[in-house]
Amino acid sequence: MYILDSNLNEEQKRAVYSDSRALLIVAGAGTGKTRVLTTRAARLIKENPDARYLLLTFTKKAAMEMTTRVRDLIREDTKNRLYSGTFHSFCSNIIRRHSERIGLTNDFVIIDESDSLDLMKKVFSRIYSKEKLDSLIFKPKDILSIYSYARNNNQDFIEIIQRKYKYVNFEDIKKIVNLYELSKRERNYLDFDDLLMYGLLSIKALEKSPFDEVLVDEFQDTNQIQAEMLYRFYYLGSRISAVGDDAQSIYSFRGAYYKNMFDFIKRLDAEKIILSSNYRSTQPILDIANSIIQSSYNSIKKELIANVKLKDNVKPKLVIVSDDWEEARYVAREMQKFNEKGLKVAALYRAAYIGRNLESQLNSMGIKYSFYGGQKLTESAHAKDFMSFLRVFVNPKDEIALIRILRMFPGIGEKKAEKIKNAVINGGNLKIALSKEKNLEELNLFFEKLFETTDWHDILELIFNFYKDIMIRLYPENYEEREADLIKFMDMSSNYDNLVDYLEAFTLNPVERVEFDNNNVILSTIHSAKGLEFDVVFLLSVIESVYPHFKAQSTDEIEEERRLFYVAITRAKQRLLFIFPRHSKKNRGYFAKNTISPFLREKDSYLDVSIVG
DNA sequence: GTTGGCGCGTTTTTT
DNA sequence: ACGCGCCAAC
Repeated sequence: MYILDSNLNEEQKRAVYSDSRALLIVAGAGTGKTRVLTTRAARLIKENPDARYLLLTFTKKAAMEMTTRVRDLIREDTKNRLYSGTFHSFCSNIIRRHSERIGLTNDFVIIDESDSLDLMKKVFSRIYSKEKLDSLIFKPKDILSIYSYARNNNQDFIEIIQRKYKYVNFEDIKKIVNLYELSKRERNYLDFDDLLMYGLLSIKALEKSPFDEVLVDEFQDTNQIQAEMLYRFYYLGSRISAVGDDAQSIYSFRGAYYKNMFDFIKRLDAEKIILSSNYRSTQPILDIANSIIQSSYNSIKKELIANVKLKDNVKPKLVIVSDDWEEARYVAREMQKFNEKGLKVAALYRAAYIGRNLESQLNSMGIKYSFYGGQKLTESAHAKDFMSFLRVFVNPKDEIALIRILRMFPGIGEKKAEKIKNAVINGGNLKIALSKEKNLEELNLFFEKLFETTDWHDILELIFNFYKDIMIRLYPENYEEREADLIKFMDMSSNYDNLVDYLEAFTLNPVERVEFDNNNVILSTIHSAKGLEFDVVFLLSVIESVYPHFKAQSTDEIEEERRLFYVAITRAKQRLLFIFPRHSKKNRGYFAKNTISPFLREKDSYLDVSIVG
């Protein structure tokens, strides 16, 4: 037995050294799941230097962090022994390698969610007349999200549609998805779901697993296609070890299926190890967390027990304030006090707009803070504009990108762009189609120059210079900041060997927007705070209609809200403060009376209540 | 018939 | 910060 980490407790050691072919590590919040997974990977590599391992995560950041930790443990490079990456990037890789076997070419372009939506809107306008479009009860976004859910979970799309919309024309809806599929195929696009589906197909085409073991992080967030990939690897000879916490499953609205944790045990007769020794929070914080998740109707039973012993072992506080502005003032003041003591303090909330009052309060007090979550830099309008030029260079028939470019020019709107695009797609060439438009002469000349250029770094340079002037016209208020972003993108190009890899990275490894002004005062949605921890946590607006959110209606949806509430609570290490504003200001200027979140009802014994203002 | 300006609302969003 | 709907202007 290699002593890679002598500080592991008994349950963690069992998880690190188990040799089961299928292993499920149920890791409650703060129980050291990353440590267990990385130590396990390190131990495997050490014991069998010739073996190869695959570590799958949901974010690039997690993959990189774990690789670093494994490398630090074994004090060697992990190259050729541990492949770690996101499900999507792993899929993209295996598809490019096996593309011809599954009927694809390896030069596909990965489109993100907003591209998918653009494409779906095009499909809608091709199928319905303008009047019909306005009267539809389902929107492109609705169809796309249901379709995506169905594909990711092996369910019949039409059946779900029928359940949700009783009186719609199902033939039309079949036509919509068929045309959506066809459009992708014709333009050589793969959307995020295609990556997973074709990834699974590629795995199915293997005769033997290239990996001795597949390790999986955040297993509760996998969908059924991702789980199927793991089962395939198992049947091809891999061991599988998965870490997850069903109580922290908060992404089912995007297709995550936490019941994979139960299925995994049943299907593979997996060994189950529960980690419940918590190294993050004080017992009073865990007590309320346990009591809230206990009422959950189906979860793997585990009671978190604190290992943290502080002299200052205070109960969570429920602070009652008069309204949401008072909430912002109170929290800003208190955050400042804790921050001055050197503590890391966060305000968490259900939806971005709830943090807005606090943000302006902190600004007016001159307190620096960092903002987690929100839109990625690579998803911003100017980033997508920039990328569109590259995409048209790679594939002149890339219609989403082409239309985006055309619409940057005055006098070119939806219809005209569509017309020009059709001329290009239907056999005609780009140059001829563009030469018919007076406002596009400049663009035509630019493309001519672009297509004569071979070095892709020169191409980036050309695009940058051409788009700069357009940007000044499109975004006169803040084009300087946007230009700085583009320079950042240009600099990133040195990390990639070719244009296709560079383009893929834009979609699969989006760049965060945030600059960290102060790592000790943090504003974040609960979703974006998952996996993080803070000395002090303020949970804003613990009112009914937010916890659970009023749009969550079914039992399953409300259970997910409960888990979200649980995730928020278990971020706190020392202090936890729930803020309840008795009134909230509504848009039209009146104050609405609030009731406290049902999740906090009858929890008085766990709380200290105080009234401020 | 189209384009483009303006005001409004906003659940969360790993890829 | 952005998409959407509405409406005036071309």
